[in-house]
Amino acid sequence: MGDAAREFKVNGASVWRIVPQLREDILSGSLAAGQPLRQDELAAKFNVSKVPLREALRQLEADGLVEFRPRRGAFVVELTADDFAEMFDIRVALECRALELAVPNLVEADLRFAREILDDYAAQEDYREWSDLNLRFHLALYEPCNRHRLIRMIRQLHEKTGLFRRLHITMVSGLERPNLEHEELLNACAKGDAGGAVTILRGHIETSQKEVAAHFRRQSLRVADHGGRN
Amino acid sequence: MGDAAREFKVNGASVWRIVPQLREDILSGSLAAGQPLRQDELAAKFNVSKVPLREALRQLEADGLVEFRPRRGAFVVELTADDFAEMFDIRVALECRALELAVPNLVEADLRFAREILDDYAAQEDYREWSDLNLRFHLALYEPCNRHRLIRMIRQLHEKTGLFRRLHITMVSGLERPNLEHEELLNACAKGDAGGAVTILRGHIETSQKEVAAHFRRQSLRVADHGGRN
DNA sequence: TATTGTAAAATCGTATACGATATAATAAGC
DNA sequence: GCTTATTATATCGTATACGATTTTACAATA
Repeated sequence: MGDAAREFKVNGASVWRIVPQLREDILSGSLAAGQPLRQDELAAKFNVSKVPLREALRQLEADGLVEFRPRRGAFVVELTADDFAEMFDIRVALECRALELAVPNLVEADLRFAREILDDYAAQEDYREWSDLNLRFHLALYEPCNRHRLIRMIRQLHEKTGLFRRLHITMVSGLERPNLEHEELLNACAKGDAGGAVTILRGHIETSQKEVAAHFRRQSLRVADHGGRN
Repeated sequence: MGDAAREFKVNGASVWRIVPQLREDILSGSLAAGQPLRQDELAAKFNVSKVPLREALRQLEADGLVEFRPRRGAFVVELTADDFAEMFDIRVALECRALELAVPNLVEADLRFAREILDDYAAQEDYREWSDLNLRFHLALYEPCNRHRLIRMIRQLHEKTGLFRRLHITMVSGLERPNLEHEELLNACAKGDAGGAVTILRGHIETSQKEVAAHFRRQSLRVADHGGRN
């Protein structure tokens, strides 16, 4: 950039603008697992220098989405089958706790809101929206627990396990099973049956866990069949 | 710095060196809650420029220990009574889950190791070591669950709730109560009684939660008495 | 052809430079 | 004397510069 063109934009806010975009690119799969994150390239894309870009990458590193390798730069993390299984384990712990705390606080409006999301779910044909609707339904039931940090952790874990959203649609033939479980869950909540709701939720998450594990098994088999390449 | 003195050190590793030191300074209270983190000053202290220092601060921001305010710079986070209560809630969920998964995997060596830490505990007179020994005892029982991420989250939460380690010693007259509970916990684990161990652990953490809440109440009363100053 | 060595290019990580903004210090008006 | 405007200073946030390191391209050798 020449001397005359050395224009300074308004100070601040760069990092906060970049982090959510990068996160979305990683979670959606635009930036694939294991891919190197070239700093000059990304900086140019976001129209900033490397300094704020690297700050953004460091935040995503602390989030567990990006990994810095010494003198090699930043990479999108590659998660193993065990990593995913563990994230579902943690989800069981946190989401059951949130639901347990939330059920006594649920009011009519909360239940209506959750019901609306479920109806949107059924009407939605674009499968790329399913993951988002799923998260919104779950959070609608958890948020009355009034624990901001707990909710934030749950959201982060959902997003990360949802890394599979593209794969999930090939895995799950349809929406029947999760939809059914969502209905049961909402019913238990409406009855104020915290124990029952938690049991349903636990099974719901553990089923997802098993599906992801099965996906990994199939994938590794296929890779082995093809001689370990790609 | 003059032209001749423009020495370049070995590339890399600055951020990784700075983050743990800054974290320790915050958790130990050397950097007090709410305090502004002057970038030039800290950069000089760590003998680096602002660029890697800011990257370190961004990581601690994602960790929840530091807060950036637009165009005001970075500050040590100030945690409210509710924040602390919530962190203990999350600890209940995560640590009970970890213990539940760990108990069936516990072998003789694990129990011996935990017992040693407990003995060190009793022998240790320097109260500043108590917090560290406490964490090590708990982790010794959790680690056989073989969940790296879960363990990492628990460690982080322990460190954060331990922000009170300086205050805790003024709060708790001695070590009798926690020590007694630790003994009970270890006994239940030795018997392979996962359910019993989890119950003891839950009570143990919830007692800490109540003590911290009480501390906050007393503190806010004292502040009110003194006219809200300091 | 496969392997090793070497030079060129790409990329990283950090120091410095500098405009933008916030805070403190000072002066002007009431 | 107290409040408001103004200047000075401190501090932030980011662009650029540049040495260090890694990666790639290519030649030399077996």
